[in-house]
Amino acid sequence: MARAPRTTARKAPTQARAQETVETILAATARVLAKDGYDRASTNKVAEAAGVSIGSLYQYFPSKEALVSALIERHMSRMLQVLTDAGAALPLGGTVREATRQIIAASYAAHRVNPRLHRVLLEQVPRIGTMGSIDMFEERTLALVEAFLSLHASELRRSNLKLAAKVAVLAVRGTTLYCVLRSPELLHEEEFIDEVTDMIVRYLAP
Amino acid sequence: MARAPRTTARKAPTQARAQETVETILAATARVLAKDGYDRASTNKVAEAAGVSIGSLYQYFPSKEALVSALIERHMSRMLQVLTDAGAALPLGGTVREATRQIIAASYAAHRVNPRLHRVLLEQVPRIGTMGSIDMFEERTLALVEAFLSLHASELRRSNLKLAAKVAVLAVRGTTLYCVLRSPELLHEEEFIDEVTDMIVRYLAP
DNA sequence: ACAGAACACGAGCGGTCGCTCACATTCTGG
DNA sequence: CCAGAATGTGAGCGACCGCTCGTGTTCTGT
Repeated sequence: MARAPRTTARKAPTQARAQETVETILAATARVLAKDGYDRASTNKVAEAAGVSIGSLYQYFPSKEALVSALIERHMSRMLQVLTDAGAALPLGGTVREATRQIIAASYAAHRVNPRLHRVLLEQVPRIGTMGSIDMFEERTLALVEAFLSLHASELRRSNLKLAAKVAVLAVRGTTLYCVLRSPELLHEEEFIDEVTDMIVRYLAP
Repeated sequence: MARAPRTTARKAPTQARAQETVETILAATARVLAKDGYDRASTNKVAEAAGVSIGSLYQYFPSKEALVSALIERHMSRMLQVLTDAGAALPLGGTVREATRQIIAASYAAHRVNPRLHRVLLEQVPRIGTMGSIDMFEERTLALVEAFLSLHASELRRSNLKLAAKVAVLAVRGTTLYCVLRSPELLHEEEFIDEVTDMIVRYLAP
């Protein structure tokens, strides 16, 4: 009867030296993952790429899964931070079009944090236990949009706001997903973001 | 110097008995893939699940990758068939809304072929060489939509039809992707398809 | 200065993996 | 009916995997 592997950190590093080791290991994890994919990315390879012994790696990450989870966690929390900041900076006075554009731009900005890593995580990493942080991002986005819609309900024509929020979020997500997977430079194209904004605004307009 | 592994079939089965073996192996591949994911899905497990010896498996599929590739190929060609049939059945006389709705419904129908398998392929299988069949599906969809848009150009307001086609396809894809990954039953909801259609029609309307 | 904690090391264990090959069985054409 | 092609078998090889553990090194508090 095999127990489920640990996913939490084994030991918290206290000295600066150890912090650096952990950073180095995580960075190497991202590199090896990008190069080899999840299953060919052995912990030994990661340790070697980090210039660290395999024993040191297991001192801080109790399993391969925990290692990758930590990387995902860190990346998603950074993306979420970008989204949250942009959400908090939403002016209450603007037009619906301006606000919509800002929310969409925020999502694009979040995906600009590290598109190459994000792509690798999407393409190469099978769904592990702690993919919860990815769901979290989606949930926050949806919540943000729902709040926005009910705030401007009078200026919109939707009866079913929940459904509209879901469809709008999924549509935008379709475009960001494409950018991340196939065309990262598109994440910077204002014209593209304008086009997507236009679609959503028309969808929500009375 | 290791050669790249073969991805094509090793031998074409001629007897009915062998055809059945191949079918059994592919079906078992889908099952094991769904249960264990790509890297934990060993060829030995697949052979055992198929009730076939490991040697027989390697008689028809020269590598693990070729095995999974064949499964993907088959699945995508079925999905593509559904899309193509629906595309061919498009009446030329209808309204833009009706035609749009039919194209979107066709995409949903294609994703209804085997959502569970499709999900597993999306979630578990790292991007292998022969993911080309998936790109093929996307390209065909885009081509279909572009043809549709230029045919009805006079009834639409878009200046940049290529860009509009791309954005529309990506938006719809965002919704189908969500259905496949999180909520397969939504693929059957006419109301949901109506909502998505509404978004696209508004986006394309003058 | 020095004891003990924190950190880093890497050979190697037990196991699984993808895959081969020598052989047995079944089918097909003449 | 039978020769040989097609099909099916499974023990086992070499490689690599995730991970442990006994040991050496560096840091910290006193």
